Amino acid sequence: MPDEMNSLTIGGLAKAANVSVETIRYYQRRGLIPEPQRPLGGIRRYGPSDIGRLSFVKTSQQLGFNLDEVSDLLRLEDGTHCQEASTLAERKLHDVRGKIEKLQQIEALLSAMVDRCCAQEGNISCPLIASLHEGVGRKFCTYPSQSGPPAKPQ
Amino acid sequence: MPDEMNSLTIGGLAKAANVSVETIRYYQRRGLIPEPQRPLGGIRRYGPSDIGRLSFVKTSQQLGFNLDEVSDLLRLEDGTHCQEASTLAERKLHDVRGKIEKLQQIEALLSAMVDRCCAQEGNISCPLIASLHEGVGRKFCTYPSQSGPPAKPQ
DNA sequence: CTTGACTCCGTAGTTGACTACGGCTTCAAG
DNA sequence: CTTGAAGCCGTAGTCAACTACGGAGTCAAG
Repeated sequence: MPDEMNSLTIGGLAKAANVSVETIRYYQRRGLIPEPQRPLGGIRRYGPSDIGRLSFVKTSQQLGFNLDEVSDLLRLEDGTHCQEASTLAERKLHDVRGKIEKLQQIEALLSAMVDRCCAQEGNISCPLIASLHEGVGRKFCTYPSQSGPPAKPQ
Repeated sequence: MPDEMNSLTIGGLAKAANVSVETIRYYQRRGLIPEPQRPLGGIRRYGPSDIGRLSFVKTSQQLGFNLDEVSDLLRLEDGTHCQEASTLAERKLHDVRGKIEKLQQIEALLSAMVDRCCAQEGNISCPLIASLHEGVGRKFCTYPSQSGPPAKPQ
């Protein structure tokens, strides 16, 4: 059953799933996708299920899961761990909402700054720069409690 | 003028600005903040203007500028380049809005998935996992055109 | 005058997700 | 039968923004 139509080489799979060959090999090393047996020291063949697995990984990534979390998800893949999967997803949902909130505050501040800046073009002192000096950050998000890295909004 | 009350050691500055000593030294190496002369092979002293500069950097970072961009901003710091500063900020604003949009789509999908999942607890097949298999990604954001890294929603 | 915290400095390591390289083997086309 | 693209494999490099380390020097308190 899992070997039906396994006709793709790694290059073909890469094209089909729109990732690079190196990425596939990297995922194999990390155990995210299986390495099919290679016949007589020959070349491995891949099928639709591998495309599916790759797209699972990529979709999960787009939803903000990192590769470790995708691993977790894949271990729950048989569908019998609904509760765990949903817990993971809920945690992610919470993270995502936090990020949105932070970005919206940033957006408000940036756009206010841009507006003020444009309003006074040609002025000697730039209000945008001034805002940056005022430490806008404190208004919506104090600096990280210790000396850890800042909350990276990237 | 710039030397008034320069009483802080690097450790004190670090505490005052809520960053680590190593971070300050790193910023100095990158030219983001100045290195005061050290008297007779002694210990450097820092003042309020250094705290200000650090907070400028941190605030800018929180608004989504990376350290190279913060450098640019700092070069415009005299306030006479309002136009350039505002262009930079507008570009950032655009980025931020893009990120918000993407995250909101992710949020909608995740929350729909969680809802469906909870609704059928105990079911044999988990709809959340099923969604991941369907390649949800395509609905809101096709895979990156080439084989580059995915759009990281972090 | 000793002790111990702190500074200085350069270099190296970390994290996450790849990307690149180089040497070798395999395979399909001509 | 040759040729050249593609696959295999392990290792090393990339990027950003730090973080850690180690050895030497400095300074204030006791």
